[in-house]
Amino acid sequence: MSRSHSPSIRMVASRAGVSVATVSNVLNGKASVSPDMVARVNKAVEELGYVVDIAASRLRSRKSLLAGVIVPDLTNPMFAAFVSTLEHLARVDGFDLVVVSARNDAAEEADRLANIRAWRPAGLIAIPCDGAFKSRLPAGFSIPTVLADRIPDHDEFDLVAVDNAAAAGAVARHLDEQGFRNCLVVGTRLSISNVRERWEGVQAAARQMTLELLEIGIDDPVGLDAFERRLRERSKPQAMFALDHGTALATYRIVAEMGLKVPGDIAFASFDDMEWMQLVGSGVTAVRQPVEAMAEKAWLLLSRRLAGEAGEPVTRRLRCAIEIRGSTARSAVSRGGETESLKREEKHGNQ
Amino acid sequence: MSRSHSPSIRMVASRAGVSVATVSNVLNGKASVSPDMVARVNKAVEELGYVVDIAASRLRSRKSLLAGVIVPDLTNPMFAAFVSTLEHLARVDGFDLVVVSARNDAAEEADRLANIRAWRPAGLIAIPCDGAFKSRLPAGFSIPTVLADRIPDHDEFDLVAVDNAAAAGAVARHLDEQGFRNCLVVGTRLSISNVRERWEGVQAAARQMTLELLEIGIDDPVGLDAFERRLRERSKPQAMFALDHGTALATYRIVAEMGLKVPGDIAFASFDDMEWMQLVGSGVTAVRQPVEAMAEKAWLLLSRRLAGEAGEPVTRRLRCAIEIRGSTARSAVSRGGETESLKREEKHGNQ
DNA sequence: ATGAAAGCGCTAACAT
DNA sequence: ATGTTAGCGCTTTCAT
Repeated sequence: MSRSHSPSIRMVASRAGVSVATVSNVLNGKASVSPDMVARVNKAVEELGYVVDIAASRLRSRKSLLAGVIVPDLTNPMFAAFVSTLEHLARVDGFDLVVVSARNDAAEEADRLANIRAWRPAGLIAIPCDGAFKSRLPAGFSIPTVLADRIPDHDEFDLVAVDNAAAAGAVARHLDEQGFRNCLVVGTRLSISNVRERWEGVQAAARQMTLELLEIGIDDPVGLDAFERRLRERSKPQAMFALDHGTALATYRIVAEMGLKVPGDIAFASFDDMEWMQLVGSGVTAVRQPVEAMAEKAWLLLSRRLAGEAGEPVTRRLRCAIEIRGSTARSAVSRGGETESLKREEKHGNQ
Repeated sequence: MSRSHSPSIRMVASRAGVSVATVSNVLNGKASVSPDMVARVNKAVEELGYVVDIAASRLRSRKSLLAGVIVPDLTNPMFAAFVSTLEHLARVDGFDLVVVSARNDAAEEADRLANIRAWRPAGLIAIPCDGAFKSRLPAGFSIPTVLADRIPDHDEFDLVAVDNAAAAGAVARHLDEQGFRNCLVVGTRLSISNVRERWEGVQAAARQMTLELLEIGIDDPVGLDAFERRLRERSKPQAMFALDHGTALATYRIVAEMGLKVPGDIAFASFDDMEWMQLVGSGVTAVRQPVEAMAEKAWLLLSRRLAGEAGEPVTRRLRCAIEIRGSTARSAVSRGGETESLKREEKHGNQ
């Protein structure tokens, strides 16, 4: 079945003609070892291609350089970037990461959460599927945890997220100032804090503009269908605001299928700035989220807890930037392919 | 530092008033245990929130339900989808995955490869950074391994990839038939097998069309600069073919910045079909790769090896589909926003 | 400076 | 059917 085992510390010891304790000391730079021993041990390690067994090491030393990461969906570019950044930071600090995806399924999240404990990670960084995160934690859960991006309905963990309401409000204000009189806001589900906060931000910021909300779920054919019917059967809104990447994609596709011109027939803005948004038509106005900064903050918060820092859970809000592009231009002279892009930093948020 | 330890099997045993062996037997469904014992053990497990320590379990049983996965870059949507699919398949088979990214860096790949061994995974699935994969394997590497997507300069491992040459050739033939007389082919580096094979496929298939190749690297400002100079300083090609997602994005951006109309001024095709390619202009003609199928095949191949299947390394090539869209239309009546999409399955490849 | 030996949490032999 | 015990690979006292 499995081929010859990997070399153990004992094989290294016998090859180097020393005790296993000495090998361990050399490997971990502990205690005082004579240069001669160090050389012999390193030679044996080299020749055998020895690598320590992390599991055995942790078992005995009772200290783990492992952190768990759970995200709702690895194929979401936002989360992929988050994990990628995290992975790099972790490595720099000597940590390994066990990464799991809940695949947008609360039940699967609960399952993974239970499973991840089997690895005895020192800490956990989680982007919850929805607000009911706590209810999916296994009984007796006691791993130092930092939540990111989505906010649960309780506050027992450190938390880092973006300033959704302020950024979404800035977009709404922009649309308002451009003179659009009504706006269809499209999100997945209000049970996701990001969507809820963005919607609330829009409501608080809109002045002249009347608002309408549509929840279409995540990759849900029924939701998409309702969306399309809404656009076809009732009077078209002057503007649309998609509250995340998935809905932005869906919205743009429907708009294209209906043959509507952006911004000539309808204006369009998105929360989440993806690369393609600079390329379509005259560009899509979008909120750019500081994903890397969020990952850095999350890792920092976790590091502190692992270093023993006590105290109440903290919440950090990160500021977003708004990219104003052609899709929300007031006068609709669509000069195909040309990008009139004007970058504006909105100042808002605490942090 | 770390809070109260997670409960051990001994605590479960004492709480249930049984021996640790019985607890282990209940947990693993081994041997014969009376219903009474099962109930008592499960109750104690529940109350304590006990989860087995995978590391200790593997240490003793000498069998590991862990597989390693290494990809060049997690933020590449192709690889993210690959990992996500893999993760699901692994879970179904009871496996955990330790996922690492090389961040497009050969040195980092070597580092991760060495590090991943510390986990003693039963098997490994790797998408190599480039052809010199073998040179980055640690001495004494003996983990059953399946390579995917990119082909190394040796053949000691099972391998699954797409039929690059055939698919790229089909695109070249299409461009040729559309009447374009010259084509600028843009790739990252020929040292990546995908790029090389696609370029060879194009060369083999083009008839009337003259070809020119440009290697621009991965996120390399110098390469981008050279690319832009090429377009500005010499006569524009009638068509361009980007050999992967990154170069497609770069190409499309430069085209937009130069104010060129697609396909009016220049035709454009891409290897890798991303969601936005249906949305820009009249759509981008693209090769759609079977990423999920590739992940499935890779997992299947690995499973077989883990089950003890011997024999020579096998290579599997998966067929791609071509999506013909407006960006390669012969007559350039660019009706902004309207998508004239015509799906065509190209039959080619073995497997 | 080096080594012998105990023991981390668990499973697999082997008793009973 | 259940319990006792050895030992997986490692680190850490504690002797020497």
